[in-house]
Amino acid sequence: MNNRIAEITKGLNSEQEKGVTSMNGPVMIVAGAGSGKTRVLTHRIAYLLEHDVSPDKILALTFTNKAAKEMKERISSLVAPHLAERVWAGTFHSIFARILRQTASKIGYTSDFTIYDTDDSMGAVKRVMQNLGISNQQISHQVARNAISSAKNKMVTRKEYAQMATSIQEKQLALIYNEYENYLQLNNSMDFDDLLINLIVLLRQDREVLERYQNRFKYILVDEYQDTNRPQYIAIKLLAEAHQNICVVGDDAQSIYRWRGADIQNILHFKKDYPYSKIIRLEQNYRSTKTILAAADSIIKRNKNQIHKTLWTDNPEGEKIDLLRCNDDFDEAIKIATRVDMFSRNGYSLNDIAVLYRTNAQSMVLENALRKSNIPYIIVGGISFYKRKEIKDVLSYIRLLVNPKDDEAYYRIINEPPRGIGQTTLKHVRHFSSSKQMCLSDAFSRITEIGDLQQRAIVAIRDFEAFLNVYREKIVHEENPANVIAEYIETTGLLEMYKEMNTEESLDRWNNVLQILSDIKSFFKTNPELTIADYIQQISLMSDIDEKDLKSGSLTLMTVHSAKGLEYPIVFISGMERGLFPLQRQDMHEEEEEEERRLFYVGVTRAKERLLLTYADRRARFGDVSEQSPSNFLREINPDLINRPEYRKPATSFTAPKPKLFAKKEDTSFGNFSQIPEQDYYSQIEPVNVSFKVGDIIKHPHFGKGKIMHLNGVGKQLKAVIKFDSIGNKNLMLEYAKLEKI
DNA sequence: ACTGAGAGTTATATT
DNA sequence: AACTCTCAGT
Repeated sequence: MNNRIAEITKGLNSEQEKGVTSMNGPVMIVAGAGSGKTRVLTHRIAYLLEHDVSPDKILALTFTNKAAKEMKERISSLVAPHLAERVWAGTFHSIFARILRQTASKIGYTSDFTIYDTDDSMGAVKRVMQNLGISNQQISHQVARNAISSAKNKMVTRKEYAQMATSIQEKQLALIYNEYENYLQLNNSMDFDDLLINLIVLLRQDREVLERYQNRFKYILVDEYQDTNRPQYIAIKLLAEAHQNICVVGDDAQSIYRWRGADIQNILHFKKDYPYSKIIRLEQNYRSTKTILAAADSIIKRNKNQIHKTLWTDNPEGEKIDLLRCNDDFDEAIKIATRVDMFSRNGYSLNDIAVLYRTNAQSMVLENALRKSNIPYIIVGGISFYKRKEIKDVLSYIRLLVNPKDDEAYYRIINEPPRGIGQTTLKHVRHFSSSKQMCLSDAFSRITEIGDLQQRAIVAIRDFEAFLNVYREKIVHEENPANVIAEYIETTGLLEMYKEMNTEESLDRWNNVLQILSDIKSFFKTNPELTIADYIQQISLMSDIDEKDLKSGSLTLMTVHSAKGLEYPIVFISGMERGLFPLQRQDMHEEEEEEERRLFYVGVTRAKERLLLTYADRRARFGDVSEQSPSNFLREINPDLINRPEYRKPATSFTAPKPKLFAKKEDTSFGNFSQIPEQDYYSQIEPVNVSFKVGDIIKHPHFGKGKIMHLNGVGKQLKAVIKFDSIGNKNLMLEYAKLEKI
């Protein structure tokens, strides 16, 4: 026993050891990038287990399933695996969903409730707005959904929202919010935010349940605490209140989810919330070279709001950071591909390399270049397998077996493949169902009461309902759900439809449907005790990063956000340009700039050995090619840490770059910028066009006379809202608008 | 009921 | 460029 405990604390530095061995009472671990926080968390759990804490008394909350899985695996290597398996480790959403399934009836749901992902929730908003007669033009669906989600993230109920609403738009949003909540309840479904909020509702309203779970989760650990939002914070607080054995790990410098409601105050206020807490700082970095760490430090120290800490490392100095100037995004992609290829011929595996970017849109050019040079890659995010139409359709069919009230699933597939239940029919049905406050399935059971329906449509609906019921029956009685599902999907005619279409795209879809069916089969083979409801839930709560395949020998492409928590020997960060990173949005404030800077910090600290930053002079954005200038962030890195780029040398193994662009740009090398004064270097940046100001009367070749109402953006990004006499308000990019002042 | 053309909109990150 | 929505024609 003692031996095992010694084993668990072996090799930890003194601060890490404190984090591992302080079993009781609140602990906050401020863990700098690469300081071994996962190690501390897993060893802490192992330490608890070795002190005879029962594994089902331990709750470990993470943000991704991948992190949870990794945690479990690492605990398994420290203690007996059968113990490790029983620890409740998972994402907030999946753990909370698990609790809610057991207690759903207490808050008006059944345990079969469906989890609506962003798409489903968007569909729900659209439908609700249509019922209310609010068009997309009055309030965009997107805006409405965001408003609802952000209200929920701030724990503003529909009632409170309605009370606070003053403008017409807010009042309409309040209506939408209210109807949306009704709709979800009616559909026996919850969106992502509800999983958090409903748990709080449950814990607050039912003392017995609260005490049960407080008692159950005697030890709580939270990873990435800096990214918790208000509902998460409250839920943790409720659960930890009785025993106060809470250990949170976080780094304020890596808080990058403010936009989705993460509240950095949660970490800054920990001491206030738990007065008797211990604070432990992990400041030794085991990941990166001195150079990379110094660069990261020179970036993050520009932020005003932060907990002071000094990261240091025993690692070697390492190579300087490469900065590559490129002509355009194609050139950038080629340069990256060339270097990736070079690294892979010089002792690195492609698994060691990641290319990061700010926005998913940047991946396509990279993909093309990589394909051309035969470099295998995997993309995290983007169009994931589970977001494909055909896959969502198959999953919707399955969802309807579990929860017949799931209207979003119903609408998706009721006429896919076409079975004569078209929009007109659905319009009548929906009119009926929404006025009677019922879900589709209930409406169908009273179909004769719905007026204006064609006999043909009624028959089609009845047939379809009967078909669903047959399989709802079958699935209950069958031993292996996978077999029933395969037969069920076959009978829907989906496969046949794709085959008959016989286009490249449809055959691809056909293939994907078969793929998902075989996935389902293997899911039940490995988890025979689980149900289709479990399968569906697992898929809906899966994030892109979880999907990241084990396919080895591939380069990884992903956004900087997705890279959080990962590390690679070699990291590229592409698109280091103004307006792109930091990403320019309307009325950007200092706080948002600081979040962008933290994001850059996260990107930089992913690298263990080599860091390469690239930027381009031109880039296709918005369908047009725009002139770009280097990011401000580049200037924030100590110039001594940066290598002179070799961008003069053409990438000969690929298509030759356009010579004239090359000649023109050659003497103003950013690579020499450590030798030229900052001022001179930055004078290269295109001057901002200031010839227009708000209130100017202008003329546009197409729209005629108008008045500038509002200006935003900088340089080439400068946009104006112009009120035209002819067509009203319009948002135009000044560079292309060819305005004439009158 | 379905299709296709055309218009219009939109480009941050995610459970 | 890519996507969604709308509307007119079949």
